[in-house]
Amino acid sequence: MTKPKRSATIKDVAARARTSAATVSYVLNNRERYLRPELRARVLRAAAEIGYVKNAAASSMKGKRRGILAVVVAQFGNTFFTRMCVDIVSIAREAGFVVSLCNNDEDPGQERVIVERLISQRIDGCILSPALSLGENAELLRRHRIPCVILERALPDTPEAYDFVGHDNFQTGYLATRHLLEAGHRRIAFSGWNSPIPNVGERVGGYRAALREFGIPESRQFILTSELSEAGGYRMAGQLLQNGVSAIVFGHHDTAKGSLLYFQDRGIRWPDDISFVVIGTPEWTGVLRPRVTCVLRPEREMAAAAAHLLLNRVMDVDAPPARKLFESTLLDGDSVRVIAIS
Amino acid sequence: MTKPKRSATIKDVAARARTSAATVSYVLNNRERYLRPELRARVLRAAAEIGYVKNAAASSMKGKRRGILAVVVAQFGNTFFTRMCVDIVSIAREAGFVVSLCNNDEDPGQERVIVERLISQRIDGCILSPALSLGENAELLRRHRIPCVILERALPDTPEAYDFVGHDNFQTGYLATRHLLEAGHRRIAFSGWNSPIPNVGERVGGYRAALREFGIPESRQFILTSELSEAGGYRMAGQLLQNGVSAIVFGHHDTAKGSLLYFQDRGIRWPDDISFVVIGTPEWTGVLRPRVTCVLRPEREMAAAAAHLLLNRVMDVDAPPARKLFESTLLDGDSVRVIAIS
DNA sequence: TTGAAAGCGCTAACAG
DNA sequence: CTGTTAGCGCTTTCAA
Repeated sequence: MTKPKRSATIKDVAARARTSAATVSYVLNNRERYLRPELRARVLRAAAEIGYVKNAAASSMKGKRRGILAVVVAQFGNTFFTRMCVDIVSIAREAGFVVSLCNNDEDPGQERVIVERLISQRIDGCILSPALSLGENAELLRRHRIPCVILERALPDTPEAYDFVGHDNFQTGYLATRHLLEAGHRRIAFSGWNSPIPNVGERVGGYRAALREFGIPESRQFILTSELSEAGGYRMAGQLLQNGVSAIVFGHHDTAKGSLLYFQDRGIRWPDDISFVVIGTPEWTGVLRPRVTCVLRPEREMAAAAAHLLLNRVMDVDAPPARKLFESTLLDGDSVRVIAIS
Repeated sequence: MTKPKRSATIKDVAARARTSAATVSYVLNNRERYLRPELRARVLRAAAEIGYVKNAAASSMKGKRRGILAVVVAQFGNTFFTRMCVDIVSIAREAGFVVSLCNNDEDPGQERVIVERLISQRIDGCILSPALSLGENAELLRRHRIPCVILERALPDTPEAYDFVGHDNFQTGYLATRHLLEAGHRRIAFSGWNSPIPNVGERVGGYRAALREFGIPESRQFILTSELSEAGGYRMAGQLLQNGVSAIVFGHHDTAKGSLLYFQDRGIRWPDDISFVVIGTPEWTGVLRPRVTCVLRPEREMAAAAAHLLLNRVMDVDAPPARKLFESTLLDGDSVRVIAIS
């Protein structure tokens, strides 16, 4: 086979099959039109022989879909997002789309650049976890009539205008805390990310509600946050132990990691010396013994919901904006000591 | 601002600036052509006012670049690949490209579908880790003149035709084994993935070479492989201990994870009861104490090399196919006991 | 100093 | 039954 200087076009196929471009288009797209079977076969053969592959860009200029979706996440390396991306990509593939994955790195400026580039590509739809939960880039997509599903980070303004898929952060915090309370703990801390996004605050809200339910007064000393880093977790662990807590809700797995390192370095054993529940299920929770008790956020469901919601929008299914909130579940482990209750 | 039914085009801008589409194109692309500053400003203003964003698809039809690259990896969830993807995406972004990330899931059939879709999108270039190291999909890309860099998985046939970026698996296996030998170990096992790709075999080759160098006869009982799973690692750990090894080279982190669970479940402590080196640096190695000794594969360098190689090709830099092999480095930990040597 | 027009590859209305 | 043609949005040559 000789190498062509440029990719084969519909005209090349037409020439080879001794017919017209229109006919080739009809055949290749299986559109309703009666054609002599012989002609149809000839076209198919010609296309195969020269290795014709349709140019999706040209096709899109006639109002067809581009066949490209995008997912913009805030922390690409975070397993929570990575796993959702894997699922979304796979669902999109089934539906015939390729997915452009982008990382805004929690930076609205970068996100702006990314979104403009996506608009320039005239992608068919976008799943977006807005950096800092800001809405202007989503607005940009909407102005260009690109369907957009907000994932995980709710927008503060005009939330009702967008499809939204997330998990119930309040319930997540509540679930973790309640588990510790039911095990008999009373001096329970919350430690997490001092994030500008509302998610963390909602988890703390759940934590507070659980305490209240059990009639435990909350203490300012028991709620600690830091930047999102192992070092921050390490620091907070020391502080909390000093403050005399018996159990901790780790609001974010990145800081939790640092805290567990602190425990191990100081010979503090779980669940004997300290009890805890980790919100999130990063890979490392699976390699520790005793087993870590975690709260599993509904990653698979969220990914599936976001993908299907977007695909429906892209396929012109008309529906009012949906808001899907999923609940977290507790993955029992051995990092919580059950205290005998008198 | 009223919502337009369709995205603004160059003509809309022209109309608003009371000039022609050609002029708008010249202005917006900063092409060499003298224009009255006043006109230029008018065009810019008009474009901004109606929120014009160039349609890259249309632009590409005039022979311009599409602005899309693709990365096809074999195991999207594997941190080794995930981290490289993050870096590649970020380098590509700097250069003005969006990146379509795809997951072939070790399945050449899926890969075929993906590659055809990418060709259909007329992407500008592709970084490919071929499933099972098969070459036909790379060949497909080449037939469509899409620049292609092979990453991590070397192709058995026609390897010299492609740019290739990888790490030296032989050296990686050698490095790990030598570290154990130098610590005084003599009963050293290799345990890993029973993979169809050559990478694993090369690591075993390095293992063997190191043993030979130290005059240690190799034992068949000391080389174990299994499917890529925690359960496989768990099984192999038991078997190796039974075979009386004092140290293990873990050829793949996924099976290593299972083995470490086995150790913990049985109260086998490292480095006292067993020594090991893990090839790879998944997240979980950072949370274990005593610290795990790992071999760091040159992920960042590989990602950067692959990205830049591809960008050069895309930018029409003409060069003979390059083959870049990077070396791994040892990250010292505390999972290797130093045996006093008489 | 600027505009008109051709044409990239494809689809679909329309005309045989 | 099948082919001709217009036109999607853009770039660039050519003409004015």
